[in-house]
Amino acid sequence: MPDSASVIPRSTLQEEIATRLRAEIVEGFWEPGARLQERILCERYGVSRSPLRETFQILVKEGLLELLPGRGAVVTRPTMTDALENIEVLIALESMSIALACERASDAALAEIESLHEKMRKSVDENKVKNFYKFNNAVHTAIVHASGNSAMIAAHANHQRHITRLQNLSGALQAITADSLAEHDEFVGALLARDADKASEKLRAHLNTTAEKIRLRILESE
Amino acid sequence: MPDSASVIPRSTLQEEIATRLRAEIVEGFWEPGARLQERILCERYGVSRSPLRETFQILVKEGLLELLPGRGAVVTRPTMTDALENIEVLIALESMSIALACERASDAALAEIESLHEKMRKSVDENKVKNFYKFNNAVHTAIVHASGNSAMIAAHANHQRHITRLQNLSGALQAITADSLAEHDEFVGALLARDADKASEKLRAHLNTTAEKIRLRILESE
DNA sequence: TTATTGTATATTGCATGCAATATTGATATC
DNA sequence: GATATCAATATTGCATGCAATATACAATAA
Repeated sequence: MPDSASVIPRSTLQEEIATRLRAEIVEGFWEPGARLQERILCERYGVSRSPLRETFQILVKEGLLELLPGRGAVVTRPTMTDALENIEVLIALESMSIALACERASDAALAEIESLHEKMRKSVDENKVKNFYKFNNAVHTAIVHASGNSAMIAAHANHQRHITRLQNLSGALQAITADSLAEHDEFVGALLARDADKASEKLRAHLNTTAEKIRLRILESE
Repeated sequence: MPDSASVIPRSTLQEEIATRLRAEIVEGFWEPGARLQERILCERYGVSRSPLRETFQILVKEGLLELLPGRGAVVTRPTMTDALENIEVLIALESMSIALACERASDAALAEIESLHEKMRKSVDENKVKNFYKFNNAVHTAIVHASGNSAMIAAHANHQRHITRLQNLSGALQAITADSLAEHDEFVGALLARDADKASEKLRAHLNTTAEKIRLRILESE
């Protein structure tokens, strides 16, 4: 019997479908509230209903789909309240991650974060909005990876995805994050100096400005 | 067309199976490393393979199962490293939650937490170990609920489950948490006084003592 | 004996079948 | 014209079928 370490990894159909469908929902191809009929998706992906329905369960867990009994899969509608809840979770995960990264991350990992930060700065200088969001998210993701905690990394990805989705759908958060470069300077600087307390506090402050703006929007819309 | 608010909620088969199988894995009925053959589980739960396989995807997302292509579902083996990773995530989520709870929770919610805390104290006095773990976990869960953040609540449940499972499987963490009453006094006291910074710091310190003990065990076992 | 090969059986991964429910759309009613 | 009713159709939820793969086991060789 081969032990699990020597088993050649094989990809499953559900993983493939999940990757495609997830990306299409996050990119906005499938609109919030859209009903996903099994037959249509089966034809689109060239698979049968069994692996597709298994995939639905994955995306339900990720918060991208809702399954209404008797009525099938519906794309969730991201609200500002959802965004706020997810941001609060990201504050928790990222402020912990950056502290861990200060203690544990390799110099190479920190250098990579600094490099992404500089690319983000350049995107601002050149007014390339799409790149700005890309590198902004990349910096946050890299910090969590630098924690070396795989449970943290997985949880973060699940929550960050919802923020990315809102950015893609509406540009609703664009103005919100556009002035964040100076704040990034602060927590990236503290991270490079491996000052865990300061890095954690500055990252928390940064995300809190976003959270506060979302709270204001929620209040306005009531 | 009835709008979604008026739809009578129906439970699905996957939810039922997931609830049962999840509980059985967490309780240790299915041992770490056990292979879950579809036929056996189908007979046990009186369902067919389709809803069972959909349930597998849910429990994979929760980290309780692993799906090996061609070889089916296997119960994951919780390791001390997993426990440490999950504790670090819990530190992040709970320290944020208690700060939010200080600001937002109703007096009734705080009173409920205090009541659970007193039940935990009583369990210690009466040396009822099982109740101690039950109310210990209940206090932590109630604090996260008091944050009012449903994304936080869901994420916390997913990570706390792994710690509960380790407690059930081996009693491995029992000695680790047995001396935590005094620490609970500290952060519950700060929460009741709605002192967010102090509550957050004391809760973090409490969970850090557990994390440190796990780190020591990992070092010893290497 | 232990290791190896070949074969029978069991199990999985995906496809399809079927009954119950939901949706659609035409007709009738106000 | 708007609304209600009911039959026709489509879709879902779960069960089952089938081919490919994995497992178990007996026969054989070292």
